[in-house]
Amino acid sequence: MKKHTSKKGEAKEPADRLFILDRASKLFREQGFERTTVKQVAEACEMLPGSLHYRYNTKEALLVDLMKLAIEQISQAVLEACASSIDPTEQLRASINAHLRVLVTDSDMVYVLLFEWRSLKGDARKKMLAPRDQYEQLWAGLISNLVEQGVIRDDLNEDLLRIIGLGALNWISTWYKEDGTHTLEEIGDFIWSFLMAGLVNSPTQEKAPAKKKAPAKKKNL
Amino acid sequence: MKKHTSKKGEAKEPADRLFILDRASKLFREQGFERTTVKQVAEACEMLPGSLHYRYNTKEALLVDLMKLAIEQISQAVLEACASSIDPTEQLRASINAHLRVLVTDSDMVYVLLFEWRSLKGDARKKMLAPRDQYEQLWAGLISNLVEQGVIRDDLNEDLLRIIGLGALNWISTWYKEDGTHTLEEIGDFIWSFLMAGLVNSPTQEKAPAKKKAPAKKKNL
DNA sequence: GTCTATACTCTGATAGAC
DNA sequence: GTCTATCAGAGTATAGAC
Repeated sequence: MKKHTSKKGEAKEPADRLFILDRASKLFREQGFERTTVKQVAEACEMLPGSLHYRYNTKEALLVDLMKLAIEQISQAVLEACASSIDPTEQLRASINAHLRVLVTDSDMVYVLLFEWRSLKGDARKKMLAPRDQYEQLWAGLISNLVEQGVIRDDLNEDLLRIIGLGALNWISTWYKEDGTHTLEEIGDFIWSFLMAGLVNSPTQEKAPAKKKAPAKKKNL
Repeated sequence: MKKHTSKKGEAKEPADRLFILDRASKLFREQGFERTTVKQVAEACEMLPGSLHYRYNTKEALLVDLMKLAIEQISQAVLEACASSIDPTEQLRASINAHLRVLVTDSDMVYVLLFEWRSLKGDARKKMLAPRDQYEQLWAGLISNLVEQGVIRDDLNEDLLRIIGLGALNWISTWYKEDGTHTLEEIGDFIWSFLMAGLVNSPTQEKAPAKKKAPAKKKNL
């Protein structure tokens, strides 16, 4: 029953798009993309399957459009976080919290983006690779800055650091509950301070002083 | 056509169980549980849907049995890793690599266990909580040891450390490819040495010396 | 743009012969 | 234990009136 909200004919981006993608992503997050039926999506949008089909010819087209918007959302959130300070250390802290907040709390779309990648077939998936890499580049630049400014050790593989770090953030969305013992920002700051201060209890440590050192063959890890 | 391999009537744990769960988990990993049909599973097991139904009355029963075995597998792998040394630092290193290896390389079941949790309905899920917590306890003990022995700072929240750390490991299974630039053990050692040596570039650092310190209200993170 | 009605396929599960 | 045969329901997508 939702009326089309375009005015004066300039219906380039109907407000319905956001509405539909929002309701759909909520279902996809709760039930998974495969288990959710187009009928359910239509119902959640207060329309009938036939009407939804007018906007999206296939179920997958809906998912693709959803993911496109999701990447825009999370990219914007991190960009804003970076813009909040000129100190790269603080930029990192703000970005960690922004990524977490968008993924866990603010946007079901971003959650779906990360967890329903498998449901994208070959063609649709390829089209999402570029935007995805673009987002990764935001983080690559952030880390690169920290290395250049001497905050982070320069003998660490920055790609591994980025990928593994983002993975740690992503997984949090699988267990975090709003009513838990920690706020989301506490968790983000935990990770950040953990990164900044390290884990071990030796204030005068060297680089890798553990008693039984791992096989020393690797050099650029 | 796979013959039943029980001998002398003691068919408590037919070898077919492993065979079926193995083939099924491979499909579930590649396509997801929901997208995979019982027909496909039967085919992969070289039998017909009717025969598979003799072993598992429902599709979900198959998933539950699969997950039970998966928890046993990953628990055993970490237990063995812990048994490989009496040094808790080395135990940590071995456990990280064991978790990674089982999840990424050795067992599709473990992957399914971690990524198809959503497909478990209320009742089946509850039954899996106890074994899952049991596995978490292995890691809790490991970390607890490291704190007691003074290796890890004692002002860190051990639960958060464990959950976030395991999450970082889990996510690796979403992107790691065998033919990548790093072996799995290199990645595991990267994480371990990262944990042991810290990230920042200040050899004489204090606990949390970053310029712009995060809001200092939290105390037990 | 939204509705009604439906085509066509696939799915999980069952029944019963062998 | 495995097979053949099949059911009842659900799924996506379509056609065409309004």
